Amino acid sequence: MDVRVRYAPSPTGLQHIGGVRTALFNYFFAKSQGGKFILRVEDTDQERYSDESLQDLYDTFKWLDIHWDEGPDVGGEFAPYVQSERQAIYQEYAQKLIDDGMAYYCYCSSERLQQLREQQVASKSSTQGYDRACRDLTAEQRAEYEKQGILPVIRLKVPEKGVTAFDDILLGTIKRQNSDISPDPVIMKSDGMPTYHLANVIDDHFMKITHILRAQEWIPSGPLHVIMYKAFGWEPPIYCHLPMVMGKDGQKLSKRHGSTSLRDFIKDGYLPEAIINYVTMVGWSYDDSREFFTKEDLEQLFSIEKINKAPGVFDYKKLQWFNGQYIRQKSDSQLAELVLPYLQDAGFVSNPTTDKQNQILFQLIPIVKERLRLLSDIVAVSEFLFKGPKEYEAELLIPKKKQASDAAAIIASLKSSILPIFDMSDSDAEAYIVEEISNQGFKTGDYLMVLRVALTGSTVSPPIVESIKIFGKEKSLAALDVAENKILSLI
RNA sequence: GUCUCCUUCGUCUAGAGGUUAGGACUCCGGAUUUUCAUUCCGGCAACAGGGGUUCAAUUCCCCUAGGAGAUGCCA
Repeated sequence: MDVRVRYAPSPTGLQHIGGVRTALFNYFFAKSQGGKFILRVEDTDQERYSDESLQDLYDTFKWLDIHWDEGPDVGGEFAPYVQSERQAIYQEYAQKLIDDGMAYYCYCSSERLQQLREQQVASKSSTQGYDRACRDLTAEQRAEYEKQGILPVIRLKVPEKGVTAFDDILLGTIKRQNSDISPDPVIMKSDGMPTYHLANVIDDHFMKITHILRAQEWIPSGPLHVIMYKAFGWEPPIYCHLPMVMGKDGQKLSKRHGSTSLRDFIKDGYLPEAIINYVTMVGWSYDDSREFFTKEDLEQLFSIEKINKAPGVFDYKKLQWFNGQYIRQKSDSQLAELVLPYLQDAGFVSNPTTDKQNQILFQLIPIVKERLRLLSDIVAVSEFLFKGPKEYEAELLIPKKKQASDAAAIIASLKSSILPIFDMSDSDAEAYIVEEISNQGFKTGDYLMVLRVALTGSTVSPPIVESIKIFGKEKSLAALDVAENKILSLI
């Protein structure tokens, strides 16, 4: 069988990480089977549609470097791939359902429906949903409503008796009493647009989709779709309902758990490699040990059988760990390029950069590379180089178990002994300073910590000898003067 | 309320009748290191509960409990 799968997002918001994962599972499944991956834009909700969302969809997958074989932008045999451009088909098939007695017009107002729902909830009614008031309207009644100018919706006539079942590769057979299926859902809205249920069945059929991989939240509408396939006399595709992605508290992953839109992850400084790798590991595994996979690996190795059934909690910590791993795999020049926008946003360097700034960047990358988990971490670790030491208390200069006078002595020594290192290589500079320290009888740790605090205003920094050279002679001496004044005020 | 799905360390997971229940993240130690980070070693930590089936259940079946999802003119 030639596998054909689709990702069918609705452009009503920014691409959610959960949606991205669904897309990835579809994509990897298609690739691993030598099949086709199709993008279909489900823009049937006129109210919530936005151009920005549509653009975000394209931006997201471009950033991930994931491409579809057929879609609105690349075309394909079954175009158009945008549902709003396929209205005629939906109209035709909705009409067919009506002609066959499988669907009917409904004139109920949304006010009445809402009231009905509220009552059902309040009374804890055992049946919840539409009361099928219009299911058996006579021609006269319909004519009366039409005369009032009410625009009807079309509802599917769900059988009241019997059972509907479908097979899921992962979950096995899923059975449901017809009486438990959502009573007569709307398949065509009063604005002439289809709802998801109708549109996806028709499109999946005509686009020859073979497998549907979608989130488990869709399970309840499975039987509904099967009823429609039967009504049309079509063969349903193979279903595979994917486990959902949850937040730490076990609820559906949402904004309050952290970033959820891919756009936010990008802004936070995640790499596409890390996102792709981590996100597919939530709900899928290869074996008992391997967990690093490139996109290309996954295109080969992905398999539906290894998908987990249980929902997975999205662990931001582990994602960060993956990200750090991938950052360390970058070459210095790649990383410089990746990190540059964050430096520019922080106002540390100009856009475009000057030669001098490039020079600093070039020296900076190797000493911060293994200190980054997110690209955006670059701002915190390099701030002192661009902005100077941050405000600090004089006490911070005093080494552990030492006096202010000890710190003063170190600073005095520092002011002269650092002078020669600006013309040396990093390793020479380090050797020189270490020897200076022992010659003068100081403790290396104490000595360098005083230097660190004076230069950065913090006890944490990248290697300080390398840092001081990037910082420059002028600024270093100025910082030492400031430190000296601070410490003298304590004596 | 009803229906459906799910249930191995805190988290992601391996396991598919017989294992000291394995790995990873997190956390805690230790080593390396001028701090932090990296790296390397080590440690804590799990089969939801109860019944069956079986010589033998984490693994198969049933029940209970817990969790989630659906119940829209949203997808």
